[in-house]
Amino acid sequence: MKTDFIPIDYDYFDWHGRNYAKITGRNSSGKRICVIDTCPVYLWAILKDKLSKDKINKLIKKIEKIELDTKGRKTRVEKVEIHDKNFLGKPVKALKVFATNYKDLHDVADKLGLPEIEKRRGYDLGYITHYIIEKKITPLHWYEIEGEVLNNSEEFGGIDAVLDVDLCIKLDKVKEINDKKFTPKILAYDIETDEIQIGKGEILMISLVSDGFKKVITWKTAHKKQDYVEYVKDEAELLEKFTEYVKKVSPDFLVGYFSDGFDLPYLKARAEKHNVKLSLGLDGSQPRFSRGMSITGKIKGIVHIDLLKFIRTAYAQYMTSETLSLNEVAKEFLGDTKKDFKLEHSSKISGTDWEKYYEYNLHDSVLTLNLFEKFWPDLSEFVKTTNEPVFEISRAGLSKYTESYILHNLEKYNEIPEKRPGYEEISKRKHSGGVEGAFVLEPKPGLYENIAIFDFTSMHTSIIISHNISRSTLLEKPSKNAVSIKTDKGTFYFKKEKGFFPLMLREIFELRKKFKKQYQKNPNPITKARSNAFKVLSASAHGYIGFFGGRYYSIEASASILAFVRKFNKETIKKVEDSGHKVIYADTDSVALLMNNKSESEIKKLLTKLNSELPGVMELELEDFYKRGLWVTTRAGTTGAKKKYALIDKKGKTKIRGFETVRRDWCKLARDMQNKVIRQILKDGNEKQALKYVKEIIKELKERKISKEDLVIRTQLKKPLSEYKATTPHVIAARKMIEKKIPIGQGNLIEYYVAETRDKKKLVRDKVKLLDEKGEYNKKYYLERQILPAVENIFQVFNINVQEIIEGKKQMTLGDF
DNA sequence: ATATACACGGATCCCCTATTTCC
DNA sequence: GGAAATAGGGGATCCGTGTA
Repeated sequence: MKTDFIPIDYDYFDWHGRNYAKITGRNSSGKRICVIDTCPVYLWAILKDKLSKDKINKLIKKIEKIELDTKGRKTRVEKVEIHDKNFLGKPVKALKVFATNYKDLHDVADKLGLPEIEKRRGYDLGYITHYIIEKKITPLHWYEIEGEVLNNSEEFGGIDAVLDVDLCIKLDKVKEINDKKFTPKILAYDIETDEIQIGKGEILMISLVSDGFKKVITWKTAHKKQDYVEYVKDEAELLEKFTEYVKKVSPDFLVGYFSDGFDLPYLKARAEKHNVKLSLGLDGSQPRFSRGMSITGKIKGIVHIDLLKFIRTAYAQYMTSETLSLNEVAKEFLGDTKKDFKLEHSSKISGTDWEKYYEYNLHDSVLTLNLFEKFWPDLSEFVKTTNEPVFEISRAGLSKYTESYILHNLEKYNEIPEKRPGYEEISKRKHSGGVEGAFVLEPKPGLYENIAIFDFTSMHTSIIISHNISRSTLLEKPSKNAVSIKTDKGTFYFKKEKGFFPLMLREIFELRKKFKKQYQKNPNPITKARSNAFKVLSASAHGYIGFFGGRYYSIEASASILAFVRKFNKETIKKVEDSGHKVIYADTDSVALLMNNKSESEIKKLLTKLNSELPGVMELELEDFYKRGLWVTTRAGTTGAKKKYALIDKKGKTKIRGFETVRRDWCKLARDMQNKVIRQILKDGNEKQALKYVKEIIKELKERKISKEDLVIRTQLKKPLSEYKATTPHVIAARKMIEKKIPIGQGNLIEYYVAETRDKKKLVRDKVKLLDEKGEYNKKYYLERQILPAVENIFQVFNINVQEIIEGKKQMTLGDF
């Protein structure tokens, strides 16, 4: 049997003591295929230097005899080969020790603690990663496969009989073919319950949405019949019906929003309660959950995606949404929002409200489906770039992206993989203290005209490439023929000879440039996603090196990269000043300078000159020209504030950084007001008009004309309530919510306002009230702690003291004495 | 455990001293 | 008059949220 095939989900099983990969995917006619295949498993034993041939041969003989009987499974070393390999860039002689079962490699490694062996590596990748590296059957690429179709076969314990697929093939031959379009089958789902706590309440309804399919299953009733609503008799039947529909639609991806943490575990808990089997897996198995901090729900053969997790790692940093709630994310990416519906306990819902509830439930799945379709190119490109399965990538962090790319590309450099750090190593790394970071130039507050901003393209990455910095190129001793750099952790030296990590990064860097060009030439979601995947990968390299959990962590490399970052930023500042331009601000990789009376082309010439003096792939580019820019003092008023400025370009577009207006923990009134003030000042430099506006707002505030909505302060609960050492206003608000039985916890955004209180209470937290609590807003607080701080230092630039201007304020301070 | 450091600014915490209150 | 309570000043610390 021969067919084309695209691998989507990877799993593995044991049969007669050996590991087999079980890959689920499709062919181009949409048939669902399961491929069964195997690969040799082995680990590397790196030999000590200068071992005689005789000694090596004796060692091989000894290792070949290793047999284990652990965990009721017999494993033995099957074969030992000797290879010339590299480990951390150093040529080594290494033994490739083949064994029967991947899971026993750890125990085999334990047996190899011999005096002739320096290190043991390559046994901690996980079978699936190992298999993909070994067989190069990578996710979401097309293959032409050939093999025996298993049909009621006894082989592998009759696996084909239990699997709900069109074809089950034992792989014989495989060939990569040109990529073609693949449209996955997606099923989005969402549940509604009475209680938020997992399994505590009943599941009232479940919505399911796929291409040309929409359904709300419920056991509650309504008067009017909606064609997509299907009634069942009780919750148990609802669960059965859900399973039935998932089977019927037979999706590649079952997608939810926060479904790892809510929907799927809830379904499982309720199914257990009713003794209903939630047989969602293609082999009839139930969803399984990982243990640990963040639970993940896995379904065999179907990739369960929690879209929230993917958005959080891959997109959150570029988003304008202040929370990652389905509503806000959908609004930002789809221009669509959740249906208006006030969630209430089901006992309080009656008649037509149920219909609205169904519609609301259905629409959540619609949004989830649309979002998945929107993000599918991105997810898909991350998968293709890292070669790890969709399930893993959809839940991975940035370090996993980088590390996967490294592991799947080591072979080109003949490298043996480094091991994952153990618990002790991690705590050692965590306690080694931080490294000195980037340099930020203190700005001189003021309103400036005609500004140019230069910045380094992918600064950290280009430094790593250009100076060959990595764990494997770090030299133990000073050397004349080396790159040297003085850091806060000492002076470090790096080999001139290119190391695999910088080389690999260079490849990523070049591909990023190439894909960016491709995208610009042919903009579409796929070229955009590819360009973005490489952008993220390229940008995360330095973070990965400094991440304590990374295999290729190096504090020396990290400190060196940052020392170079400081050096190049400071040098650029000096060179720009030497050319006669005043530098107003600089942060890490950027320099803002006054153009004086120079034309844009003259500034560009300066840039070209600066570029000619940069090493390697390092590049300084023009970020943009700006008409005006505003820098202010810190609240203390003594120094210029860093990481806080506002710019306006020639087209009148503003760029505001760090100001309260971009911070979600300030009330809307203060944010909006500051935004308007900044815009007005930048647009025509008219601070008088802006001041007039501020006075109006203050008047409204004093007359209590401001809506409470505009005064809400939102703060996230970053950890469990019990872990707070300080009792902050948002902790108080959170406690109040819990008292009111509103289920909140870590990660929730807490909303409150500051109210007037009868007795004179000093602390803000004593004035905190929830939105639905009766009370009037505290005029003094909003005036002095929100409005004034937001604009005070802006007007200070024009020598206007807002505080004095505000009516009554001056008298009050005088009256205090 | 789930990329890094730098930075701002509000609010509380905590120690100290001065003042007020209590007996 | 002296001890205890209270107020408030100011630096340290906690905390959340930005920029790069």
